[in-house]
Amino acid sequence: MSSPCLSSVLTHANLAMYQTIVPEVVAQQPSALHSINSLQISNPAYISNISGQSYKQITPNCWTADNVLEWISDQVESTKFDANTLSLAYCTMDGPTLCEKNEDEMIEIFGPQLGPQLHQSLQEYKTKYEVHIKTEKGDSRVKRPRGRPPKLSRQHSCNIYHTPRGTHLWEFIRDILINPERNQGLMKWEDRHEGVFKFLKSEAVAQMWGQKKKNSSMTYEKLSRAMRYYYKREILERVDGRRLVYKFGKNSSGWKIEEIGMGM
DNA sequence: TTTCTTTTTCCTGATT
DNA sequence: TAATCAGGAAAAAGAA
Repeated sequence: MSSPCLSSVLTHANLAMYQTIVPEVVAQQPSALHSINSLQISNPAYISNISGQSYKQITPNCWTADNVLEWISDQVESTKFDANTLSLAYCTMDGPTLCEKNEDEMIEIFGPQLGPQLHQSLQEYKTKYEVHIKTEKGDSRVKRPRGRPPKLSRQHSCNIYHTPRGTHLWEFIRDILINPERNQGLMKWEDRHEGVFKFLKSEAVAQMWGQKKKNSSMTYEKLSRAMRYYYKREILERVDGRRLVYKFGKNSSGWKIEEIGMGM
C-alpha cells in the first residue's frame, strides 16, 4: 500500500469488515461476550484473517473479505487507479460473493476502468486453482512437493498451496501492529516513527502465534526467545529496561509509515 | 539426502 | 512471588 488515498479506503473498509465479524461471533459464542480478546482468539475466521494468509494462496471461492480487500488493493496499485472512487460497500464482500459476479456486474460495481481488470484477474485466479484442485485430486503425474506431506487441516481444500510455515514471527507481529483495527489492545506502538512497540496482552499474542503454527503449547516465554534471536540478525533492536517492549531493526521492513502509506 | 534457516523447547540465572 | 529478560544448548520442521 503506497497511496494515502488507498490506505484510507482500506482502513475504513477493514473496520467495516471487523464490525461485521464480531456480532457473528457473539451469536455463536454468547458466553464469550465478557472479553473481546477471547472472542478474537476463539474465532477461526478472525484468526485466519489476522494471521495474514494471502489471497494468492487460496482459491477465490475461499477468500475472506480481507483477502478480497487485499486483492482489490493489489489491482488498484497495479493500475494506479484512484481508490477514492471505490465503493466501500463492495470492498467488504467475501470471495463467494465476488465469484458470483459476471463481467457486467463487475463493471457496474467497480467502473469501466477497474471492472474489466478485476474480472480478468479473478478469472485467472479461478482457472489457476481449478487446475490445481483437479491435479491434487486425480493426476498422479503431477510433481508433489518434496519432504514430508503437509498436515491436512479443516481448510485444506481452500489452502492447497498454503505454505506451512507462512510468514515469519516478526512479520506476524508487524502485521498485528499495522492493522490497528484488528489489533484490539493486543499490542501498541510506543514510538511509531522509531518502530518501538509493546505487547499489551503477551500471552494472547503468543496464543495467536501458536494457532497460526498449529502449536497449542506456545507461550510468551517461547515466543520471546524467538524474538531475542532477532537481535543478532538486526531484525529487532534491544530496548533496555522496558518490559515487553521491542524495536524493529534495520533488517525489518514493511512497518514504516512511508512504506505502507498509512497516515498515522 | 544433506545442509541451512528459523523457530521451539528447556534450562539456569538475573532483574523488575 | 510471579512475570519477564537474557542467552546457551539441542531438537524440530520446513526449504533449498
